[in-house]
Amino acid sequence: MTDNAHILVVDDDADICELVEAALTREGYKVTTANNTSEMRQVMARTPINLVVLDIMLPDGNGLDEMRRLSAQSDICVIILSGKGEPVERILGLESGADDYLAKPFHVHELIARIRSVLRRGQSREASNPSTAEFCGWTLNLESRELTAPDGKPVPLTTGEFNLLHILVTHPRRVLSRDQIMEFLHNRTAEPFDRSIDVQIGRLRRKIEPDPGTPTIIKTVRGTGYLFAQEVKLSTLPGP
Amino acid sequence: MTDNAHILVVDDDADICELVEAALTREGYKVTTANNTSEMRQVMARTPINLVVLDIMLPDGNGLDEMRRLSAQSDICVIILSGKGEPVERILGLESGADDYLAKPFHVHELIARIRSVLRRGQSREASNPSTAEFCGWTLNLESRELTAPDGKPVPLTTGEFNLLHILVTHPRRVLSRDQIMEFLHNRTAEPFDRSIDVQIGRLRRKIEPDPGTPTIIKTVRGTGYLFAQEVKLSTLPGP
DNA sequence: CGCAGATGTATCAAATTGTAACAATTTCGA
DNA sequence: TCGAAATTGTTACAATTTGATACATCTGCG
Repeated sequence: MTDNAHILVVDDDADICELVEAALTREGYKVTTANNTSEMRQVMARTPINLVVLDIMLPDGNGLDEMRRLSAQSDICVIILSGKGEPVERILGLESGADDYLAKPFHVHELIARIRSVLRRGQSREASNPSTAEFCGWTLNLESRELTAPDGKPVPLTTGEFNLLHILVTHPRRVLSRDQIMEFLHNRTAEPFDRSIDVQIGRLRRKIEPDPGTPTIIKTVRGTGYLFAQEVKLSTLPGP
Repeated sequence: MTDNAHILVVDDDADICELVEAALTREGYKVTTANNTSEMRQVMARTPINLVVLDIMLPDGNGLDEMRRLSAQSDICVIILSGKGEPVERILGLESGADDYLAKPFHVHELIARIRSVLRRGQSREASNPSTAEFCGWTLNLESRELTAPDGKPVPLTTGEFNLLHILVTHPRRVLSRDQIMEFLHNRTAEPFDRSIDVQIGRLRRKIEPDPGTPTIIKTVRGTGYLFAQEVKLSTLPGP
C-alpha cells in the first residue's frame, strides 16, 4: 500500500506540478495532478487516492474546506503546501484534517520524506492502536506508561506528564491548542487565564528536552498552542 | 474464533449501525445491531456475543453500568464509541471494563483494526481460565494461590493480597478504578474516603516491587486507580 | 525603544496518594 | 469456646502531584 500509493498533487503552478510529478513517479508512486479545486474534485470522484499534496492558495476557492470534508470520511492523508510567510500554524490545527505541512519554497526531497512519513504513519494507524512511540531515541510505552531515555535508562513520569506526552506523540507535527489538550485530559475547556497546561509543558520539557531553554521536541506556537516537532514512530509490539 | 466472532453493535443512530454492520459483515464477522440498552440486553441474553461495539451516549440510560457487570464476569470484549471531548482516562479506566475506545466521528477502517486487535488480545484471555500467571520472572499460581519469586523462593501472600494481585494480573495494562477493585474483592463499592485499597496496594508492592518507592509493576494513575504495567503470560497448564 | 500580550517558571496551596501505627476482625489450634 | 496470632481496615500524618498565582521574559508591533 505504501509502496504503490496513488498521490494527487494539487497546485495552480503547472511547473511545480510537473516537477513534483516527475520526482514522485521516479520514487515509484502513481501520480495525478490537478490545477484547481474543481479538477481535484473530479479526480477524487473517479480515482481512489491515498494521499493529497495540496496548495492551500488556490485561485478558485478554498481547498481546505473540501479537504476537511474528505478527510473526515475517508482514510486520505493530506500534506499542505503553504506560501511563505503564511500563518502555517493556524492551518495545521487538528480540525484541518491535515497530516503534515511544508512551506514554499521546498526541496522535493523534503516533500518525499514527508510523504513517506505520513504514509507510514497512516498505515500503522490503520494497523491498530500503537503500544509504543519512539522519537529522538526516546521510547514511550503507551501500555506500561514507561518512558525510556536514549541511553536506556527509565525516566519516571507523573500521571499528568504521561497523559500530556501521550497526546503529543500521537499527534506529531500538529499544533494542539490549549483547549484541545485540556479537553483531551480533563474534558473541560481552558479558562481564560488558565496556565496549567503551560506549567505541565514546562515540567515535561525539563525531563525530555536536551536544553529546556530552547526546546526542539515540544515547540511553542505563539498564540495557538504547542507542537510535537519531531518525527514519531508508532508501533504495535505485542502479538500472540 | 477470532475469524468468526459474533459482534454486537449498539448505537442509537441507525445509519451508523447499518454502515458498521455492512463493513463488518464484509470482513467476515457475524453482526447483530441494537439501538438502545434494552435491545442490547435482550440480544445478549439469548446470543453468545464475543465483542460489543458500544456507544456510551445512549438515550435510554447508561449502558456502561450494564457493561461493567458483563465484562467483569465474562469474556466479552468491549469497544466504546464516544463523542469527542471525553478524556481517555475516564473512558478506558474508571468508568468501564472497556478494551478500547474510538472517538466519533471515526473511520470504519480504524474500527475494524481495533476490533481485530482487541479480539487477538482477548483470545488468550478467552482461551482458558488460566492456572498460572507469569510476570517479570514471578509466577503466581492461581489455583494453589502460591507466589514464587524470580529466584524460585516462595513468597507468602495473605488472602487479600492474593485476591488483589489476582485481579491485577488478569487485567494487565488496564487501569482499574478503586471501585472496580473493591467490587471484585468485596462486592461493594468504595466509600468516599476509603483508603483500604491503597493500603493493600502498598503492602503488595513491598512484597513484589524491586524498589517499592518507584513502582514499575503496579503503577498509580492519579485520579483514576491502579495499573498492572508489566506483561503477563497466562497459562492453563502448570508452568515448567 | 517602549508597550501589550503571550509564554516561562518559581512558589505556594489544595488534592491525592503513600505509609506507619493502631484498632478491629478473622483464623485457627488447643 | 477461648485466646493468640495473623490479617485487614481506619486513622493520622508525610510525601507527591497538580493547578493557581505572581512575576520575569520574550515577541511582535508601533
